[in-house]
Amino acid sequence: MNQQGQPGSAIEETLRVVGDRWSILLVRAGLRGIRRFDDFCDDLGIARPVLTERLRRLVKFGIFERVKYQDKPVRYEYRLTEAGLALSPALVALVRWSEEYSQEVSSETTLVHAPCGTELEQAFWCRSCQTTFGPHAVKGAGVNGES
Amino acid sequence: MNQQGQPGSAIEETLRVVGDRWSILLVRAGLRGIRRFDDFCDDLGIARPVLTERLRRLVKFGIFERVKYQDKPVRYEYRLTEAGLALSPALVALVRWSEEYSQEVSSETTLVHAPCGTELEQAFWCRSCQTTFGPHAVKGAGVNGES
DNA sequence: AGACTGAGTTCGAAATCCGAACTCAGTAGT
DNA sequence: ACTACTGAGTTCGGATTTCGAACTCAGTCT
Repeated sequence: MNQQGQPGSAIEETLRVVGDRWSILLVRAGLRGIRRFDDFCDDLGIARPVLTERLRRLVKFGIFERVKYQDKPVRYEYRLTEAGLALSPALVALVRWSEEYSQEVSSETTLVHAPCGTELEQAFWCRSCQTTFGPHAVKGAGVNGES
Repeated sequence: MNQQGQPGSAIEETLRVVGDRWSILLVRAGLRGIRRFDDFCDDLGIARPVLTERLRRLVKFGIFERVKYQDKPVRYEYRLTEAGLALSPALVALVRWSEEYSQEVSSETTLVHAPCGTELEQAFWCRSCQTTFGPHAVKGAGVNGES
């Protein structure tokens, strides 16, 4: 995909899978407990053929799995895999960003720390320093260079 | 966009802006210090008309700003705004996910805590409990319900 | 004059997206 | 037995996006 800079870094492939208007929303719906084709369809307002294609792709990349949940008329549903669940930090980061910067009136929302109900913040965690820190202290090949 | 569930929650609007194969990559490029049209173009391998349209959209939503950096032949460049910078947690979450779950051989990359060089983890942080915690302890309207 | 730079536009072809209607197997009601 | 309904898709044609390649336009460099 890109001709010189990074060698088609992993994130590019990831964005080719998850980087569209629907995939992340599908994961979010999955986290909310939605599993059936028609329910995804109704909840998101996504066109059926697009849903078919998206789910197929997400299954192929291990984010959802297609599970038979009934035999008589054979019926399948879609469940998040471990990998799919592991997308939740990204999802949460986007939700947080939306709350803070999106023009749209967010109103409701807010994600909280379940035990205590406090609105959560997102941070990076350094195991060896035992500290949390913000994006400015992040360094690495994948993200910043000079800036 | 969606007819019943959540009221067109902010994240849907956000994904309509940032949810495509390029926008996140543009933010990442911005974080790496890229600012000029042609450089974005070369670095990402994005088609020029698409880049034009994307940058315009990202400017409109306050993620980049278009700054004149030279007068004689008038030239503009694109810089991340505060809001754009604030997308980095989401970006980092995606990079992390990519490293862990993408089929692609990632090799390089790895993001580290700048001061000490330790590979970072991402966590949520509760100000009032003074603890970090993982996605399972997150609760809230935007993300999970029953599951 | 001729070549180059940087930020775009214009072009037509190819791929995606969309809503609405249809399929297909089985179940439920009358 | 006939009809209606459910759930997971597929098929259709039309509208929108995407693409690469080539072009523009102002100004600079040699």
